[in-house]
Amino acid sequence: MSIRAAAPTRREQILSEAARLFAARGFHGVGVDEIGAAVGISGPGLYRHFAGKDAMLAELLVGISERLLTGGRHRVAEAAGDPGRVLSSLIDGHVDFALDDQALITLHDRELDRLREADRKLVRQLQRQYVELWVEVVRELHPEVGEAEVRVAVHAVFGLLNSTPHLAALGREATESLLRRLAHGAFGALSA
Amino acid sequence: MSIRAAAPTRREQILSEAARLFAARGFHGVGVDEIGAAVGISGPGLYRHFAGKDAMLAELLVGISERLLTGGRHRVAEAAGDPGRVLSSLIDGHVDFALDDQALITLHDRELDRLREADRKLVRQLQRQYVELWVEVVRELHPEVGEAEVRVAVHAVFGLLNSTPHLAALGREATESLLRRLAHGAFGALSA
DNA sequence: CAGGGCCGTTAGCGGTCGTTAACCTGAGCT
DNA sequence: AGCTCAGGTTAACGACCGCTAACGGCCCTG
Repeated sequence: MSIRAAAPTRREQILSEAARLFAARGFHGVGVDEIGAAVGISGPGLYRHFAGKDAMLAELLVGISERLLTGGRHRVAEAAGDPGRVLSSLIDGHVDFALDDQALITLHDRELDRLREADRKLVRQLQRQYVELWVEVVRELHPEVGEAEVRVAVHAVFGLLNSTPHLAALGREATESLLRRLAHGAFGALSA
Repeated sequence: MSIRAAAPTRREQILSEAARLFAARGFHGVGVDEIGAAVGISGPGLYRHFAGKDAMLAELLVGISERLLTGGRHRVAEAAGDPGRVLSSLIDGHVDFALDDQALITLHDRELDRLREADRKLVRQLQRQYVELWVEVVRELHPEVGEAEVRVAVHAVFGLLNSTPHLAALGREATESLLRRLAHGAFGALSA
């Protein structure tokens, strides 16, 4: 067996290219032929791997939401009992994610409404649980701030961290460090 | 002549409804029939007012960008010489805008690529000038921070302020005040 | 009251898009 | 060697969509 990561399966190739294209031109703006061409097959060939175009988007969005939530839970458990460290870890994780998977971040809040009812509900539920991780730890750090306010602040910081797609070049590490500082600064202003 | 604001023209009605629909379902996801129906006429009737669907989006995006830039310049001139007050004023203005025109804010960074080359260039140029207003004043307040870093921070704070569309209810004034504090907090972390 | 814009209407055209159908091919197993 | 099946191919269908054509009513003006 190889030491290197396994070669991506055809399914994974398709998902990766679809994410890129959806992020660039919007779900409705990309045709199946184009997605097929991006992985070297023709449009209808995709139907050997996915039930339809919708299914690709659904799998992408559910996948992101699950990865975010799982990662978040891991970090919360790891630093449990130290809210400051938990928040830092959540921020670090989200920054990494935003910088590694810009296309997915873009899709995540842009194309949710294109999903079938059932998938949309699932994604929203996962998102809600992820937000809840943040809200809980921020509330521990700022007990005097109301829950609704904290929830808004968390969403706002997501907006800040997810701004990644429109960033000028600055080098990976510098950008990471800057985004972390900005996020901490925003939360710090909660109890000023 | 009436004291009340003039009734919106048909053109303005169309633009307003188109903005709402584009924001909700994406440019490609909305048909002209639907836009027409939203103002009480049928699809092709729109062509008495606009050259095409693209023209509506173009007018919306150029309009937003111009209003942001004009408002920003006004505020810069008004408080010239006091960078702290200028930044606060820019933040206030942007918060008001984001809360008043959520649909436009959404379109502004989501559907830019659907424009014809010429319009897209114009919008980008206006956006760049607006960003520059912010970058200049933030640099005055944090002279030790590099320009690239400041530019990233400004974009990130835009992301924070523009997160408005996914906000839980909290009352207009409370939301305004919170967003302002968060933005100031983020910028404050620039030279920590 | 005649005439001409303004602002609608409906019908329909041309193109695109997601999806299905029918067929093909090469690798692997028996 | 022959069967199976995963994973492609091209052709074509049906729906939809942006837009134009052709037409009509209403209001304002001379």
